[in-house]
Amino acid sequence: MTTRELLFLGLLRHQKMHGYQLNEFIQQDLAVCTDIKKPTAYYLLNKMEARGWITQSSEQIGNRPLRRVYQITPTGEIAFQSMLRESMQEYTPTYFEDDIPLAFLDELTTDEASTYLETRKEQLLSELEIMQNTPVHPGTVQWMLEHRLRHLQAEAAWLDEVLSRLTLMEEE
Amino acid sequence: MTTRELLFLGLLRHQKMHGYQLNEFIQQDLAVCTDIKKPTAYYLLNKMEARGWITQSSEQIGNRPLRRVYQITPTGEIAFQSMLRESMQEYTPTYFEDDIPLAFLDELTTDEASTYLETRKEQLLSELEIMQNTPVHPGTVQWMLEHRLRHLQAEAAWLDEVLSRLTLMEEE
DNA sequence: AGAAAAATAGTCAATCCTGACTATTCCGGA
DNA sequence: TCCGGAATAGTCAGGATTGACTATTTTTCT
Repeated sequence: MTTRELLFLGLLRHQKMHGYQLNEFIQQDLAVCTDIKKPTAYYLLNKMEARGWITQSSEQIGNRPLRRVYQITPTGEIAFQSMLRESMQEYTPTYFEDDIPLAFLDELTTDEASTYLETRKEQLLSELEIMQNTPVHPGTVQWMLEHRLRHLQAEAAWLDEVLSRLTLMEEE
Repeated sequence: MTTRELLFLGLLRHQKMHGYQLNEFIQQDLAVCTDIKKPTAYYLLNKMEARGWITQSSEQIGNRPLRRVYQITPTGEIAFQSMLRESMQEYTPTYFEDDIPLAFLDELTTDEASTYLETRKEQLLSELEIMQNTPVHPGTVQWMLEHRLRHLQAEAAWLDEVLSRLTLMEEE
């Protein structure tokens, strides 16, 4: 996923940041679109430094432990520009992990299957509700929210279809 | 992704298969829902053998190279049953990699952005067309196709929305 | 003041995944 | 019958990812 690197570069363009700050921001403000774990973040930052896209420097505030501050380089800026343009044009098909169990739906009675899929649907609907009650976000993040919303609605409609066909089979 | 293991178990329940056969089937018939690379397949099969879920035996047909035939064990069957039920109830939220570049849409002129997103849309639409012309598949795979179809339609609608708002901004 | 909880700032070992590679065999056409 | 390409059957080294862990400092509450 090159887009993860794009993300770090994009964030560092506005201001130099330290690791904790980057991780916080990603977990808090970008939870809609990605979930980069802390060790992954450091791994990627190190890789990007090795490549010359960013630099690290040490900083100490008061008695807090030393921390590394990351800063984008001109090379990094060039990389950002080109990756941004490339990835903006791309459509990458997504696989849905939860599709796989459906391949074996026959192994369950329609009754049992319905019960499980209802549980699944409840989780989906509660996700959907959270989304619908999320206040409007600033800037372009709003577009991701709407993306997610549409996606969840499509999921719900599809699950309903599956469930209603299962019910039909049950009645036969 | 535990569902990958579920998939292998589910396939081996019907008949013992060798590695090549498993890989072929996944690439040809299950391309809608997953893309497991060959080395990953062997890796997972070995892991599952170590765990006692499947057994390997060697087989030779004519002069062809020796090959390993995988077969599910009773322990594997139990694992399959429990994983199937668990995963059937689960809804796992999906992240869309292509959302990330949108966070930096401001960095481009609306004109440039539109051009790129139009390219993206074309790719999406050609995917959609392929889906719509795919003949009805047998069994439960059909449900995955419909899932994908709905998802692609939602994507297209969302992209249209983004594009039309961009155009509005351009006119101001 | 003292203790528990939260915030800060990472690291490490292990797991997962895949591009690139190796080899052999079969098959159709010149 | 000889050659090239497709099919067969995997392996290996290396990159990506993360759960669990370590340590210190600040804050809060009593």
